[in-house]
Amino acid sequence: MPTCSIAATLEAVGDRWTLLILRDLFRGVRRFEALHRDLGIARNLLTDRLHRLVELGIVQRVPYQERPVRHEYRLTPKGADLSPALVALMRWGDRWYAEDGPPTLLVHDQCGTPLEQAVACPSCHTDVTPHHIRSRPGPGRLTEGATR
Amino acid sequence: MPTCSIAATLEAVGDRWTLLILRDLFRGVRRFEALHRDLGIARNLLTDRLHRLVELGIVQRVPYQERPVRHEYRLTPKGADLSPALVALMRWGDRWYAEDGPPTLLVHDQCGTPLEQAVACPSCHTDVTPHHIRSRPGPGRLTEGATR
DNA sequence: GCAGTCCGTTTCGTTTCGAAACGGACCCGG
DNA sequence: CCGGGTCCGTTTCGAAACGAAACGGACTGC
Repeated sequence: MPTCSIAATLEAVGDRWTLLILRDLFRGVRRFEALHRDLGIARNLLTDRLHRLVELGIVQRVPYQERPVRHEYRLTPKGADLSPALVALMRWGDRWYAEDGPPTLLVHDQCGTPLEQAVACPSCHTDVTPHHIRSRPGPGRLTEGATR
Repeated sequence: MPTCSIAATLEAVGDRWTLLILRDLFRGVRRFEALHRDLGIARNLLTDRLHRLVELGIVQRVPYQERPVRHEYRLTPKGADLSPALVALMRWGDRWYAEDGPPTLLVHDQCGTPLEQAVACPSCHTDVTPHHIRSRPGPGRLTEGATR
């Protein structure tokens, strides 16, 4: 258990494929064969990553048919909670690599408006730019080591 | 250039070390030796990752002394713009791996209040849960392929 | 019986990684 | 001037991870 939550997160989902698998799960691609086709990931790696995600409680393996029993992979609440992180990664890609505009827009299901993501100060009622973010040791800090 | 901004982002910074290096740069750890010590990364990999980040325009190599010329590594605006992504990754780690509370708090520099991060709908003036996020093809979509 | 689908596992050559040694440019104290 | 000490890399080499492809097993449908 690293002393830094970023490190903890990356230890769980921080390899070349895992976040892409999770992206697909968010998109509704849930089956082994579909993930394999869509991502181009080697089958043995896909097996491995899915098992790992299940062990970590990020993904759930649920049967979608009997005879033969076949399973699909679904996000648990813990997995669904990665949504903001994927949104943030996507927005950065949008800003720096999408010359023709974002390939995908995230919109509010009730009104269709494109969504925004921001860091905000609940007491000042304002958005906070990276420049105005400071970090402080929190309650979970043992001793040494800084973080972010 | 992948058709998905998440894939584009991960192609740039999505390996085991790069995001940790960037985290350290945010924290003000800027020198080769310091990064090496703090991260425990192999020296050859650190060299490689830093060069790569410079090539990508995420990091800048600036001299901090002559005789001998020594450089430190600083975030460019493109690099600093990864802040929301690191914040999101950190918050997930906080929520799921920090039993004793977050090891690090992000606070507003002006008032010291711990910050929040949310996805919001600008027209409804509300926060939006992952459940209410839909994705749509955006202007940068060529043909095929979905995303998130 | 034979093809087709779906989900894995095994195999094996290639790439990447990690630890440690090496080297070069300097400063400093003796 | 010589032997550390610092800082930043590069080289080397065995271990680990990856990727492509073949294989196998449990079905369905013709």
